[in-house]
Amino acid sequence: MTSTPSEPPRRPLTLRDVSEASGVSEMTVSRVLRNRGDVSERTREKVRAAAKELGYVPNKIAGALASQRVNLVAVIIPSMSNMVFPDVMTGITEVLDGSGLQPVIGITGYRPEKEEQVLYEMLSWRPSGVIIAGLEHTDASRAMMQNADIPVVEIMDVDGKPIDSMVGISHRRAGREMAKAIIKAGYENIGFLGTKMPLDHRARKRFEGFTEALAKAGLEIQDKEFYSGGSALAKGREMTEAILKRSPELDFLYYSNDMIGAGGLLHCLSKGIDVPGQIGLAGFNGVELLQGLPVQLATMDAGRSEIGRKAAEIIIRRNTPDQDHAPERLEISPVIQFGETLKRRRK
Amino acid sequence: MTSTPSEPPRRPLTLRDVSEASGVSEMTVSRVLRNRGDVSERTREKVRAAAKELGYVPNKIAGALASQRVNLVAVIIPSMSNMVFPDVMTGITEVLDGSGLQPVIGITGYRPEKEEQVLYEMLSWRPSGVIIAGLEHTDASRAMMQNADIPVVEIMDVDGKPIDSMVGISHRRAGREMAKAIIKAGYENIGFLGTKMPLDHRARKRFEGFTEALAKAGLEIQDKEFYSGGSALAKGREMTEAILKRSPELDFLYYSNDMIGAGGLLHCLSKGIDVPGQIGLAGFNGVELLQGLPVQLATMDAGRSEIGRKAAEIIIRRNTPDQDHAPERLEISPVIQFGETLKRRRK
DNA sequence: TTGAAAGCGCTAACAG
DNA sequence: CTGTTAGCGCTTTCAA
Repeated sequence: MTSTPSEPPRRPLTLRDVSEASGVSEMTVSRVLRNRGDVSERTREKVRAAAKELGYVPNKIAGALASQRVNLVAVIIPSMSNMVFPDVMTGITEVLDGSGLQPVIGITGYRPEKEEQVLYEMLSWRPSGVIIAGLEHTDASRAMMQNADIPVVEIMDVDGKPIDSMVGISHRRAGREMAKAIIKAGYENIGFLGTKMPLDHRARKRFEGFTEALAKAGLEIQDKEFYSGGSALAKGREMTEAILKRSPELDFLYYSNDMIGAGGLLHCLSKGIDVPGQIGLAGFNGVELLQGLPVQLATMDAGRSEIGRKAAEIIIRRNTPDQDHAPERLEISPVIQFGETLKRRRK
Repeated sequence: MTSTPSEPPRRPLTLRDVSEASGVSEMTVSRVLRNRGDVSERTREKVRAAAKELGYVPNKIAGALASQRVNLVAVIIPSMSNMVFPDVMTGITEVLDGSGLQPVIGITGYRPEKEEQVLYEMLSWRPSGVIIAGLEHTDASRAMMQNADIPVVEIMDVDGKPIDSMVGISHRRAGREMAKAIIKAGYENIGFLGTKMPLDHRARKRFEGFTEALAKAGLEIQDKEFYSGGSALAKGREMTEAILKRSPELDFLYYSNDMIGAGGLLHCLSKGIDVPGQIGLAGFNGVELLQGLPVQLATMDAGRSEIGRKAAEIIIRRNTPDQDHAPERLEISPVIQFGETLKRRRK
């Protein structure tokens, strides 16, 4: 709202205003508005009426300073446009709703300095907890979380040493298991397609686990293709076309995410390539999108919403007095969905 | 972090700690940490060293209470999983970055009561502005925003009366223009497919504009199909199959979003239906995803990131002293992308 | 260039 | 059940 110059600059309403309007002490007004302590029904009514009438919105800044309590939970994630973090957020929100705690989201764009900055900003509001994606942080970020003396839950990944609690899957293991499934199905000439993102540690770990398991079976990746930026679906098509042109002997393509995998699948379908006969495909994440494709892409459900729920539960538990406040480490087991693009090959 | 029982409960660091560690008054420490006022280089050094050494993170709660200034901007959107709001967020973040203001995101799930609750929660932190999706709010929400006396920018939609500023497109007009383009291309038996979401006002307005323009040309929608929940892509396939089975005479399908449109397109392709010869298709939003499809779906780019940028600019301007603080109303013009699914038909 | 005092709006703790 | 007092940790304001 813009005030016309003549209006006196409106002073935000305070407890005192409600107190005066209702003829009840500030303290009692505060009690009513927070549902704390015993207040007679008559008084409550009066106070609530006055507060509503005036349109009073409490000042949590002052409240938080006085009570040393903040009902905010900092959630720090790399990206929103990812299909994966929205699911995590849904899980977090589900659990936090009704707990009195409120998630506040910060985005890092996969950049450690930005993460540090967002973290600093959020910690300066003294939240009741931090949920943060990944185990890799700058020393400064790590130190801040250590010193904050609030519950910290690192999510998505369990391959590393957490600051406090963690909930996630082992991406190394995920990569290994997918490799084993592919080998078991009889594929031998395997290509890898992924993002050119050195800072996406989870993708990197899956790749490492994948190659490791192949090596154990005496195999290695025949060809690779990486992309950055642009529409993942389109990139998936392009990369698939490119890699198959370059290495026609490939009989399996492992994609680092479902979106490029879907692009690859669409490419194969449009070229009339026999999937999974001539070539098998698999992605990663288990995104809902896949259900809409004409053929079900093999993938691995990373349990995203469960991760969100568990993380939120830990934060709540750690904020409950008289509870065990030990760090919790929780490994979720991802589940391979074979779909129709990863099937035993006839020799 | 969990303290072992023997550790004394750590008291969060305060300015005073830095003051004592550096031998400089609290006030001067505060000046250094905020880069305010003149402080000798020597003193600055000392203070910064002490702060870093201790790992001091300022308490913004106390700072905000004292200064009556909060660098937070409340951003209230219905959903994250939508493909549309991430783009808006990107625009907002781009502009806010480096302005000293920080976006804080709240999610309403398209539910007015939830919006009210999120708004109340956020306003109680006295942010420097509100960016909120849509023009439809409960009376209580509206009143809160009126009374907050901070800049409020309603985004996405301009068909209605804003509380203060607004930036968006006219969805009614968007619907009308798509109808005109379809008619002009020679299609006559038009079907509509959309979400069963009475609270998605923008989708509703597009539908209204669409039918209105058809009516003006003496046409009306021949058949409709609605969905809720599930994978939009999959629903697009299913609905398209259903509507074409029921009404084989249809020669155009207008989808209320690109995701179901893409599903419809995939269905048609897999059935060997001639698009756009036998049947034309169009979606809405201009999402990046479309670029990966084998055929380019007609759509309308709603200028999402521009909306985000403009909204953020307004918030910044309104927080700059000595600027014109009049409400701003900005209509973005959406652009039809004809793709390959909306083309003049040969008679 | 630095410091001291006052107080932001609320709640913890205690008294009645 | 209700009220009083004393801060929470900073910044504003004023004085040195």
